[in-house]
Amino acid sequence: MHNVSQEDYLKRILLLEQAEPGQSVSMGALAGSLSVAPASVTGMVKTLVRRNWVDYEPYVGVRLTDEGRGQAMRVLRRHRLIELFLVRTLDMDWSLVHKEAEAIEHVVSDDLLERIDAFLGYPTVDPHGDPIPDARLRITSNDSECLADCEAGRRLCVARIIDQDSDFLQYIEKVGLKPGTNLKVVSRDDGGQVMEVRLQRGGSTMLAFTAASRVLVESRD
Amino acid sequence: MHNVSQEDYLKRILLLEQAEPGQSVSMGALAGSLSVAPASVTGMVKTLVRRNWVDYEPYVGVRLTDEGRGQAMRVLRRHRLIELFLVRTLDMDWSLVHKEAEAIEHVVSDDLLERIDAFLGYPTVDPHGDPIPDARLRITSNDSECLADCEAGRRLCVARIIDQDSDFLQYIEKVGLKPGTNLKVVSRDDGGQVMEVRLQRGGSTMLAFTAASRVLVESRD
DNA sequence: TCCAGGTTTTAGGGATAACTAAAAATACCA
DNA sequence: TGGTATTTTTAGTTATCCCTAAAACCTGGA
Repeated sequence: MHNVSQEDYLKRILLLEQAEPGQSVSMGALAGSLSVAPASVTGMVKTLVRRNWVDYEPYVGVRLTDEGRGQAMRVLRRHRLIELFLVRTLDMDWSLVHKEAEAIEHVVSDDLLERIDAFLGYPTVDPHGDPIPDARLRITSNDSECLADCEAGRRLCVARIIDQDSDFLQYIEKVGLKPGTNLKVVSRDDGGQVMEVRLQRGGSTMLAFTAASRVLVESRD
Repeated sequence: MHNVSQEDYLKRILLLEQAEPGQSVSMGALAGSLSVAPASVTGMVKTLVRRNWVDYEPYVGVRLTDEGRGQAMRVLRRHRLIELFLVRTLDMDWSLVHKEAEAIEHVVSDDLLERIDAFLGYPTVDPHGDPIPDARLRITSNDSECLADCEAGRRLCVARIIDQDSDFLQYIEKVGLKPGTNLKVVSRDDGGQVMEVRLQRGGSTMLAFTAASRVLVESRD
């Protein structure tokens, strides 16, 4: 990405806030996440402050204002509807639509987005399992938990993959952990991120699964 | 439009060249067509010259180089495929997709465009009847003529509407002159632009039709 | 032929977003 | 508490693409 728009900054701040609730977002995190120099972030944040979209405390970080959060949610909505639209119409791999949506999300008109929303039947989650804000920017709450926190023996259903990284998504695809997949935790390594699960679908496959903290699941009984 | 990209300039030069074959495109025509000040055009044209995309003679005008024409055709291809894609998938009115495509055409990846092309079955004309360059930028030639030039009594098939103007397209839609519509010339006013045609579809409707020069047709017997 | 009017170019700025390098502030550790 | 290391900000440029105003250039009529 070479030129990052104000919308990109807002969306990224929202995602980073969600990843670390209650914390303000540091300039460094933003810069790294957007592949931009820290100095560029300082400059852009000043613009966002002028627009009343973020509160900013020098040397500490930024937080979205209500207005800024609204803007960010709008971008997120566009992003996720476009992803789903591409998956549905062109049968594209859900690990590949992210970059396309990232570009298109900034140029679709409200009218077009409305039509896409209607075409898709007003969905509440996108292909990654991430929630899609509705036209009034409300999110259908889901009470999922982190796969890393689930005890051995539990039966679960994959609800959501918290990651936009293409490599990770392709890995997820390969091992068959799409949203909707049923699975059972066979054992887990409490040390942290390595976990062994058995998939229920198509016979019992064993697999070691790293980065379980990036997968959200729902109880299945 | 507030910021016009180099791609927009190239595409517009191509369209203006096609409208007036053999002529070079004047700065004024470009400026008017892109809703930009003449001084802005002079500046941008210098950039395009540096990139070897146009030949430019001061106080005369610009012409696309072969390389520039290739670039412009690529943009045109993207534009028309996207228009058709929106019409097909979202059942959008073909008089309304132009503006959307205008924005999206600059951000779709080659991969996505390939998929859209395949999804549409490698079409050769867009919803307006305009030819779509194929992946190698070739156009399927069609030997259509201008409705304004056709004598009374001829049976014709609408091949193409040469116009991006939303009002005109909606008028065309209203009187039922989509590409593919069969019609017969009942009489014509040689004075110029007013012409009376009868549509074959659904009984014989009479209508006075202005701006016949903006409609291309093919012989029907 | 010459001048008036239209067209095009030059000159000088403005907005957005990025960068590097250096200075300032903060955090951490001994 | 002092000093180093990290983070953040400031300052100064760059690159795109826009504008207005004024100068330069062409063209056509008297």
